[in-house]
Amino acid sequence: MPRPKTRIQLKNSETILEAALDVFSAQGFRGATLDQIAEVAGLSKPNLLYYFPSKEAIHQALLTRLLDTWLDPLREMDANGDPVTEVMAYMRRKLELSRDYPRESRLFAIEILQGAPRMRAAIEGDLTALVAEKARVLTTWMDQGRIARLDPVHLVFSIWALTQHYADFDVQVRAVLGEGHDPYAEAGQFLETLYARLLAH
Amino acid sequence: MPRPKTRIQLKNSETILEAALDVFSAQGFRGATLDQIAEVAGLSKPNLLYYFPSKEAIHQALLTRLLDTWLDPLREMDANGDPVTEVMAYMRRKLELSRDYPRESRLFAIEILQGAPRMRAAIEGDLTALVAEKARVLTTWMDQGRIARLDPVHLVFSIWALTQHYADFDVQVRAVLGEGHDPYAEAGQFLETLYARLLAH
DNA sequence: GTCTATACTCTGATAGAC
DNA sequence: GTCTATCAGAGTATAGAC
Repeated sequence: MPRPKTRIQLKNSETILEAALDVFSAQGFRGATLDQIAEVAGLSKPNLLYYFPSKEAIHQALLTRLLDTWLDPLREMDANGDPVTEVMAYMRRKLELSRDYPRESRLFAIEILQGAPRMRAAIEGDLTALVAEKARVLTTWMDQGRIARLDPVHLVFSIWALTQHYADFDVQVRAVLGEGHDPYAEAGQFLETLYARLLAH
Repeated sequence: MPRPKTRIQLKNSETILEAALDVFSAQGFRGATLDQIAEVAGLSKPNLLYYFPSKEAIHQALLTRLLDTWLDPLREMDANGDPVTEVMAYMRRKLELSRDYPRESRLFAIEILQGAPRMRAAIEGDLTALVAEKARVLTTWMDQGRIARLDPVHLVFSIWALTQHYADFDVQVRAVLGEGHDPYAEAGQFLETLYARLLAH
């Protein structure tokens, strides 16, 4: 497989990854087939395997770029900003990620659900380190009495759980809400209230 | 396939479903193989198919019994009880379900994540109806000024999201917390505080 | 009721022409 | 670089002996 160099190679690699995201996020790794990905991508199956050495490699490429996107909103939480504003803004960014990148959210969720067989290292490394760093920031804010005292790590978990729910359980959310609802708009309202009450004291 | 009648048939059916829960919840439907299930169950592959007509049927049997278990904690929320106590108790029961039945939680999550291909009807029927009923109860409590006014459906979503997170993202939770933590005990504490603040006014 | 052997399909990957 | 054809292995399901 050639490292993407020319414009055409880059473009085809992108097309494949885009199609693969579609299929993997909907069916999981085992459920997805190269035939499906090839069809969505509008390429032949052997042509897929000209750009990537294996199905495994396509999946891996998706996961690698995923984690960074996923952690960016937390990275941006600024120790020098106003505590409540910063936590709220983080929640907002994470909710927008769910709204704008639901396929990525589901790909991530499926991976973790199945025990993170292809992401263990990243979870135990980068992700854990970042949460530890931000937990220290939150603890400082709590020590200064600027937000209510809470377990900082579980506070982060709560933001993950509440925002990702709307992407990962989309089918259920829409079924329960019925017609004429904008799940993410309503979630934004609800979570704003929730964290306002939780962080105040 | 015989409808389970004798004691042996019932016992073997149970053994198969137990093994299937193990494998399906860890690998998803496509990822699971009859070989794996047979091995966990300690039976031969054709013997599995003597008790159930197909892999599909085993999976279906699991899902059917699952939804009831899953909705029971919400069913028990009593319109005549004390509002804050009832919501708290519901959250507790749901968290205990995550702690005691993580495989069921993951089986459910995988199904919904993939668009609920084998559960759509139940989601749109029983589940939606139950949530609608309990949302009315919550709204009444809010009208009476006994809990803070919030979107009742999103309040239910929040309980689902926050409790299921600990089962579904178990690997991530444990990686981030590190050694020497009891995720569910800490979650219980955290969620108690969260809902106390959210529901009060 | 349970097993061994096997039929048949699907799917990931390769060969080789163009 | 892309395609057609095809192989090899995995996996669901069945046949039939015991």
